Amino acid sequence: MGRAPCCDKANVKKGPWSPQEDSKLKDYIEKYGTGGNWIALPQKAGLKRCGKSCRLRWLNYLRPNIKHGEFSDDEDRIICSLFASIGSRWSIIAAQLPGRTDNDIKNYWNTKLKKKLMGFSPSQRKPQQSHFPSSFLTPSASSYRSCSNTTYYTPNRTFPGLESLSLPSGLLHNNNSTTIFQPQESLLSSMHTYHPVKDNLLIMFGGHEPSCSSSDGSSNQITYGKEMEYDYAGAGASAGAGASAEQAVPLDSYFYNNGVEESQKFMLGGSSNGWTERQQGLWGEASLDFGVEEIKQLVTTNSSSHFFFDESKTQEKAMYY
DNA sequence: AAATCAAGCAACCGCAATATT
DNA sequence: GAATATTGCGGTTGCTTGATT
Repeated sequence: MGRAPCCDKANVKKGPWSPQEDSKLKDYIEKYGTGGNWIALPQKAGLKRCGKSCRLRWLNYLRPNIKHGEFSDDEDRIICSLFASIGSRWSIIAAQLPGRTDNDIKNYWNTKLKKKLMGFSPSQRKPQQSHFPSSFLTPSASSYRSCSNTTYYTPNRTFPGLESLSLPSGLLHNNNSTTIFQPQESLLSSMHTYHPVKDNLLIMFGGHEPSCSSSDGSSNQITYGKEMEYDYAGAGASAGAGASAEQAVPLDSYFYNNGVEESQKFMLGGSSNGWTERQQGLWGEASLDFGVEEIKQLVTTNSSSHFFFDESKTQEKAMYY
């Protein structure tokens, strides 16, 4: 036996909301609240609508302090970095952008931001060559979980949409376009501008060995993978603040490396603060022309941090947390 | 001017998680 | 503990509008 319908489908109106319906719903909720029961609400409010439809209309359009219109550069950055680290968890991303709804962000990503990152303007009808693996842009669960491990993606070339990202001040560019990474306090505080995380900064440097295939096998990306679990303090299952149970969580990360030019890319990120079990992250890229030992020296200035090298895969892959 | 196409967005649908009985 | 109800989420659809042919 199937599941009972949430409402009488024959007697509910569908499609766009009229101003009258909007005002009925708004007036009712402002007077009486939702009563914790969306199913019963439409009848009480005199609306011929499904409760789910009322809820959606209220949350996405009618409730106070909803922000519509252009997304700011800062919002773009937050969306990009969160999408890179947690994927299409729109409600979580929306929680970091006051006034924005998950639906809004999802639409914005699908219609504009994704294309921006792919390297063509919204006015262009056809995309130029994508700099992203398709699985990054549409990260189906299988695309980054199929190996149940860390998955490193390798876009063809650069990261054009994020070029405008102001890289943390810990990234110093010299005249040879070489980026030297110094994980000092300035970087940590800078990272926190974008992420509500405080602990366990993660830095990843490039590796070269493919070991997992992409989910659809259609792109020319090389995917790297290594079984990995990541323990960190402060993670919790609940969304509330203050969750502190320590637990092992899968670390889903992405890794950028130009398969042709072998230039090295990096990811910066931190652990969650309890509302998600995934990592936060901020992406960038850089040519790193120094070795692992030098990187070790650079990053191990913080005694509370740990360093992890993927010895079995490549000497050029490292995690710092 | 009409037809076609594509972008943008609101809304719907189905499923999973959670709460209630 | 099981069954049922409700909520929340993410993917998808379909309508509207504007641009292009």
